[in-house]
Amino acid sequence: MRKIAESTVRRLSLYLRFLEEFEGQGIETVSSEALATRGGTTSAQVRKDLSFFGSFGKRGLGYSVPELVRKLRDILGLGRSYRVAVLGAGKIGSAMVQYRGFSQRGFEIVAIFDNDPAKIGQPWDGLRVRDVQELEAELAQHPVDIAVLAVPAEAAQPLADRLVAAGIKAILNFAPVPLAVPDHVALKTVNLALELETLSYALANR
Amino acid sequence: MRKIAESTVRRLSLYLRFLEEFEGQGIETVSSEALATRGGTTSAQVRKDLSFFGSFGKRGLGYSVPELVRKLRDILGLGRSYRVAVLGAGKIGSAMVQYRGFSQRGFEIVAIFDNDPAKIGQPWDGLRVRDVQELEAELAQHPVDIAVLAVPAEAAQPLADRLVAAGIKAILNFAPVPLAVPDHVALKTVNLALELETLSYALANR
DNA sequence: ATAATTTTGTGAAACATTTCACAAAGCGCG
DNA sequence: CGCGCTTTGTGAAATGTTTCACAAAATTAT
Repeated sequence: MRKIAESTVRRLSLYLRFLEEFEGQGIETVSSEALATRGGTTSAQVRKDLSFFGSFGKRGLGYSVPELVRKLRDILGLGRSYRVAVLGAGKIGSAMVQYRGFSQRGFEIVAIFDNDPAKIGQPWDGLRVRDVQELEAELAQHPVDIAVLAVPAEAAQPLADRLVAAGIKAILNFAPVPLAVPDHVALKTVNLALELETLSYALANR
Repeated sequence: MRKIAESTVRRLSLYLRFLEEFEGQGIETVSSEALATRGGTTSAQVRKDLSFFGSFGKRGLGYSVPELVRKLRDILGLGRSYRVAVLGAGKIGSAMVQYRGFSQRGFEIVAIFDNDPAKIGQPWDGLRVRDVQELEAELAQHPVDIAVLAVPAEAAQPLADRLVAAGIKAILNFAPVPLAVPDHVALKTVNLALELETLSYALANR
């Protein structure tokens, strides 16, 4: 498949969210203009984004909401559910599990690991915290698709290496370091400190 | 000031982190190539990023680590501290406060608000959770620079409006909706569901 | 049935970001 | 000092993304 810009994929996710909203309100049909207004972009952008994947609209009318929802779920790979393991039973890990938006979208958190003896064994949002030493054994028995890395910076790369060796396919990394993983592993790093710093830059320069 | 791409600002923040690391190791001087390797980019990119703000290096030698640290802190507006209020005493809000990276960089969390009677008044990482009804009164008395919005989607825009009216200058938004704020308010939205969906897209398309 | 109106889909243009490539500058060594 | 080596700073080229603008298609009104 032709390479699609990450910015496009992110907007498609947003469109999907709005379309689901519209669907819930019983709206049958939507124009690129309406979607654009809801999503803070332009109608040309919406049409271009969709055009990379096909032509889903009817000229003069717009897009069928349920049909576009189906197509977008399909494009985004949301037609199935994903097994997710969380590494690091701290606040961020906890926030990830608690967030109901994930299960709604088919991201099922099935295991949580930590290396702190005080946390291992504790109940944790319906799961039990496991010793990270059991990581390989556990993943061998119950493979997961995605790992959420919510551990301190120093621990991130070694753990990423172990996850890759254990056959993980995607990593969402909250540790504030760039990780190196092989090409066949999808990686997304979210660096919260960085987000605040883009704000402080904005405050300093106006 | 000339408009700088957000991608550039983010990389500058990363460079600063690495430089601080180097400084801690007693390294005096660094080349664009060394910084690039550490940050997963290219030396040309590093030099171009810096060149938007001046020329800080010595040809044939590289950059003085302490000097570049100073300059970058200055550019990013990290030479001062910022007062931050957190809205929403849930897991994400909690993760933000707990993260020591923030205070290290001068982001001081000075207040936390919620509307849940069960949470109001509770101690919370050294603060006490306040009723969000007191928001305006509190900000009038003790202004803050940045608000972290960690509330449900429905609550986000109305709260953003109140924050803007109360004179906030920047908002870091974790609610999964695009917010509308006036131009003079800096806004950064972090949508965790979206990050997972870029991963599921990657998993579905390979 | 025809005309007027709406809205898509998409090349082409405009704009933005990254990479290239090299002259200029500084260092170290003999 | 002069030569070779390293590394910066930066225009120019290449690449990537967004916006424009309009023909084509479908709907609605008359």
